[in-house]
Amino acid sequence: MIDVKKLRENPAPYYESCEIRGYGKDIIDKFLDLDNQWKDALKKRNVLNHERNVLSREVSSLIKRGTDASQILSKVRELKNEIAQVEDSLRRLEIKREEAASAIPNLLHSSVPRCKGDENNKLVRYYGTARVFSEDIAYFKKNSGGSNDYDMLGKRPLSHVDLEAKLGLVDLKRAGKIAGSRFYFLKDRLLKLELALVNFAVDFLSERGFTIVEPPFMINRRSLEGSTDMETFNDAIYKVENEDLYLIATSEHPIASMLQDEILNEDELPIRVGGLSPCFRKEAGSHGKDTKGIFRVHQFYKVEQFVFCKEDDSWDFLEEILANAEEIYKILQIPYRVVNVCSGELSVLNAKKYDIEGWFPSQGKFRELVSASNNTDFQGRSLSIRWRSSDGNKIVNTLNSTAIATTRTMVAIMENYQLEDGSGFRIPKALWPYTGFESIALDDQS
RNA sequence: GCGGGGAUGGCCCAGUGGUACGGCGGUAGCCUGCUAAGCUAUUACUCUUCGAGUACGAGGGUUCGAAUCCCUCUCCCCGCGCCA
Repeated sequence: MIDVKKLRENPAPYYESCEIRGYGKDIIDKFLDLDNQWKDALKKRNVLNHERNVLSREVSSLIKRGTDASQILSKVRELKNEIAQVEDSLRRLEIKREEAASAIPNLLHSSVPRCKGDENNKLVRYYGTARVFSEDIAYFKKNSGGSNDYDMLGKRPLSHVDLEAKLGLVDLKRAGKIAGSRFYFLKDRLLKLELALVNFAVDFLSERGFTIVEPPFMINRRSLEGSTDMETFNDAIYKVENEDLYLIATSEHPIASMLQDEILNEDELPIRVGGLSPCFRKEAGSHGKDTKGIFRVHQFYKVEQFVFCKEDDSWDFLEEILANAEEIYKILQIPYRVVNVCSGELSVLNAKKYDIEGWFPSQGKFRELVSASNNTDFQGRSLSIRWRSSDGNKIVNTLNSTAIATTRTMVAIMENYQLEDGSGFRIPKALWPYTGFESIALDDQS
């Protein structure tokens, strides 16, 4: 949630931020209106409560002296009715005001490109040597900032779907039978590759000062609402029936809410947390996109970076977690580009977001592998996570970034490391110690 | 799942119907010949500063008045049961 006090004092930047993101300004007007109504009702309630307290104290002293208090008592009874009514409307206003407030997006960083649509994201840099099918070269050049770091392919590599089928690594049909589309059985060496990726990423973060955790895979409504936005809530989140529990869509949510309602000491910050968890996503609203294979699925493992820090440090940390994520894909030797995501595509939480998009030779496209966001104090305020400073408690800033999302990274490996004859794919060298094998192919022995 | 005990401000803790005691720690000031002690104020949240209101795990109820009595729920501790 945004800082309501700041908004009241100086609404101009909030109007501007709303407009740049493509929201109507009336989001803010609506809030301010409700806020005023709420304040009036609150004032009214306080005055009445005060009256009641004063009278109640009188009753107390009268009774102590043994005097009759029945006159005052009847007055108080009337007051109680009035208070009940005011409280009722106050409660309703409170809920509406809260809803209106949480719809107001975070203030944007000045470097965020101002526009709508993924195609308007601003290229930050390209890294690697991509394998590009001849027909995709124009697209590749256009989207890599005119890079010449590529090797041309005479034919298009197999899609990961075809390759998996050929190698018997994924059973989509039976998963569909028992759970539906976008589910899968991962098999044999592909499962071992997944475990290898997880272990590699966990070690990577552990070596860089992250405390690694496995969070609860389900969290309650308050924690989820505090850590995410309504759009994610509606499009991604599975609810557990008859329980106040929701399956997590990313370990960002339990990690962010892990410190909810706490007040940290200054010397505890910054806190770097690396989370490993399955991620459960409904993928509502993505019908027809990436329907085959394991590119877009209802569950996958993800190793996530999360940082709690002071306001002054958060922009440096955004660069740090982005650099970490980039290093991972450099080590895995997967060509990628970094984009600065434009205002119209950010969630209400994000002040700024970078995506790392890997090159997928079979698709002939850059596709998202990583999102690295600075949510400044937006998430911290919703979750009431503060730190003690010499001039009062301050809201912590929070940031998060993917390290590795397993399924997509495996697809990237299958496409970028594919053998020329389409009989399999090699494993990135950095993973060999984790997999114990160097390739997955038709002629595998085990 | 059963039985017992708990949850009070950053931390510790008192308080069984009359409006939350005290300590520690933090901050500010005073004093002090000094890495100390003492004194004073302040140290949850909200509203407009005074001031007022709210807050004793959460939500209801009884009452003029609830941390305190009643009901429901959550979490923690101990024991029993069950279980990977």
